[in-house]
Amino acid sequence: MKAEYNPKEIEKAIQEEWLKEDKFKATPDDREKFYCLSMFPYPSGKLHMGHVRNYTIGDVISRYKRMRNFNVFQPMGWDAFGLPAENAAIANKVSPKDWTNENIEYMKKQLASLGLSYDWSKELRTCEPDYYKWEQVIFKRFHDQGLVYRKKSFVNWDPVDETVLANEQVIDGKGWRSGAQIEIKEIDQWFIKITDYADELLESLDEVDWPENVKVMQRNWIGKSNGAEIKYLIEGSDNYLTAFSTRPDTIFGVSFLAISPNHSISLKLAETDSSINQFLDKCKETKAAEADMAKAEKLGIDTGLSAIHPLTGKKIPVWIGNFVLLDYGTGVVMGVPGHDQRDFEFASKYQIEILQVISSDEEGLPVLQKGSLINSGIFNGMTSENASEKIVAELKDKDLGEELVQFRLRDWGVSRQRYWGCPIPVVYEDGEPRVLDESEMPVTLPELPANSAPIPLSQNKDFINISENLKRETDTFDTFMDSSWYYARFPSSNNKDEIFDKNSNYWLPVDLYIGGIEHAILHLLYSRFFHKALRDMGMVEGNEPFKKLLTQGMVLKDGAKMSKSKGNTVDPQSYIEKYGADTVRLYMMFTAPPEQSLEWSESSVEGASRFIKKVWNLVNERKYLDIKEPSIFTKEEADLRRKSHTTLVKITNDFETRHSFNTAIAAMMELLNFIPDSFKNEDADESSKYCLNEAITILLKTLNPIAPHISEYLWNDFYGDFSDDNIESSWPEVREDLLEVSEFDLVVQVNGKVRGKITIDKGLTQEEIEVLAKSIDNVSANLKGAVIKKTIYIKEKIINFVF
RNA sequence: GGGGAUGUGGUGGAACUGGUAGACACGCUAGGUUUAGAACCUAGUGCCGCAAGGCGUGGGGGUUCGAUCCCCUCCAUCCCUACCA
Repeated sequence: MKAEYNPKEIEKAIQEEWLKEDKFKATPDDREKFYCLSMFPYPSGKLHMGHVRNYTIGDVISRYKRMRNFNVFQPMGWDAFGLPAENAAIANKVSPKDWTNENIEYMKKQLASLGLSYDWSKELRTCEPDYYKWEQVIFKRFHDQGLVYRKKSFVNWDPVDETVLANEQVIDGKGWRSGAQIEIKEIDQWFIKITDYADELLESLDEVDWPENVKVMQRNWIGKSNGAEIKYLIEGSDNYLTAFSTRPDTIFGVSFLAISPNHSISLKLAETDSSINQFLDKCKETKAAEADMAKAEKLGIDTGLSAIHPLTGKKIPVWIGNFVLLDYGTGVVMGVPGHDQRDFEFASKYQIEILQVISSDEEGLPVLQKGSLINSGIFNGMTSENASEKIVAELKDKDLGEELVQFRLRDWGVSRQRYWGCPIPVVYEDGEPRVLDESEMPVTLPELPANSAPIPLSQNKDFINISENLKRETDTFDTFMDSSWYYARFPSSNNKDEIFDKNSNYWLPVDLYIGGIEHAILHLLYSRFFHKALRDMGMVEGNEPFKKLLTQGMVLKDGAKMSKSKGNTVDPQSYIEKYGADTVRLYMMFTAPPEQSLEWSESSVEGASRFIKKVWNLVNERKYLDIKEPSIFTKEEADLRRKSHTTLVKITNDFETRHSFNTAIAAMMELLNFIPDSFKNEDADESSKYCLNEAITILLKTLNPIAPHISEYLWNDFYGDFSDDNIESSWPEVREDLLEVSEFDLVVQVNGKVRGKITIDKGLTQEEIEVLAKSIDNVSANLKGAVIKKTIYIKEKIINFVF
């Protein structure tokens, strides 16, 4: 009588065993190391499908690498500071700390129930002083390196709630809670000079094994562009407006300058000019997010000022444009409407002159391609490239411009006006900021009274006032700071005296980093910057933190991202309880390749469950038979052996190089379906049983990384006391001698259309093959009376007769 | 607006380097088993067509003996856009 598959029981028993034996605790040894890291979660309450997918991928690869005899370190922790805790605290009257820690405890249980092989001894939480103390230390050291400065910068200000809002808290220009029209307000904030590393962040992308699309996104984000800085004298003054342009060849086409609404000139004019003042007020209503700025209607106002064209001496009007960013470049744009789409639209709207200075075969403006110059004085007839060089030289002669390399990347503003974050370790002595010494750290976040909503630090008198003239900084760090160095802290997370000890040195860099594609730019760029800055201070080794990157796609339902606001979430926990972790893991890996988005499908879970049960029924209570490899096999037996080993080759390739687990699982299913029923009988031949055992061995071992509970349970049951072979530590060996075949199937085409198939012996020549192919009825019928012009033969694949 | 992806049967997906489109599953249909259902097993299943055959990888065009794959163009959906994480 077969026992029924009971995932709950099996999984619990196996997980307890792992725990008892401390199976996944990693320590340095002689083997090759493999640091496998999945992006740690924000403890939002419970795991969602995106987490399950992310962590299953990481675990499958970790377990596979262990079977290949790597020393694997796979830690887990919590990105525990952040906005949702404050929102929850306000909504539910619990402290962000209690809310966060309760969420962590629950989610940790969920992770355990998925059978993820983490080294929990190195767990970290970014909201603990043990962790963020070191973040403050890093900030101090960055400061001492000249990487930290203070600057005025813009925030979304809710005038009713009197708070700074995150971009996502501004909906249609209004505060989400108060409904008030938000304002762009300028306040003092802390910045880190990531731009000092712009060039290296760009260059060393070549060193990492990352998906090309992520590298492209980062390159475009950093946005290195070669161009020129061009100075325009403001008429009637000694002041210049300096604009950056990547197209100095179009300088004769400049017909206006546009300055940012926040430019000092704009602000000055607004003091006396009421219409400009009104215009600036209107500009403040556009949310600070780039996407919103870009979508907003392009508006401008003429300042009445004129600038002098550096080469023609012509007067050019100066406008204020709501599309000009002060933070990017100089806050001044030179408008070339004949050769730039946006400038063209702006000039058309406000009836500004549009000049053509690059010739084009096609009618109409703007002309966006480079070409040869017209209407450009002595530069007429030159190519864009040539003219750019000459024009910049001319400007340089006149001291009105020079070549310049410009980056799109801006410095990183790390100040947040929030409670639930790492306090910025700064005090103000009579208003003058001083970054604290390491001996004064950590600056701990003050506790809140129980059941209290978070009080902003700026209102917490006990925290702020150290003495009469000594006040604390009340901003906390951007949570991207917390997640920019956790990968390096993990191996040393228990060390209270050192930020990174020899363990970090041993395990770094991360060999494989796995996380959502949505982090392709910001998080990964900030982490790369941290690593380089830490390296320059001698704190870590190597240029890059993450050697290889795997970006997993999102989990969708009905074509949309699962989210609370859309109400289309699926709770993983109920599926773990109903089907078991192995089925959920198998489903996640089977349904789509890791990089693609995964469409959640209820019924496909059933399919995964069915396969697991089939494996159970095949192996359960089958006792290992100590059979020596026989010397003679029937054809059926030999076919199964070949299938077992070709499957193993495919799966190994899918795991190792393609991370294509869905096709690996499909191959396992094929192997299972291939086993003849007669081999499973008690009275089958010994040689058949031998082949069956071989297939089962390959099946259970290759399944182990994906469905570790059932495969380990069955393995122990299957082998019983007969073998010391431990399923977790050995990947099966391929028998190359079994892979060879003597025949192949050839597709026969006539004029590119399939007209027949034929099995060909490998020893035949092409001439012999052609004769055989032509002898197929349907082929000869299609070739009747035709003169063959060309025969294309692709070895062991296809033959095509063309007439 | 800019940057990056994706688009293949009723559904999820496969086709790895330009060489049999639809592997493997889900669903559906028929049959078996069962008191019935569930589960399980067997067979079938891209579309049109009685068939021969034709059509078919978002739309249109191109390169090629041959295109899901390469090029051009258009459309749709998703991600990021510096304060969600």
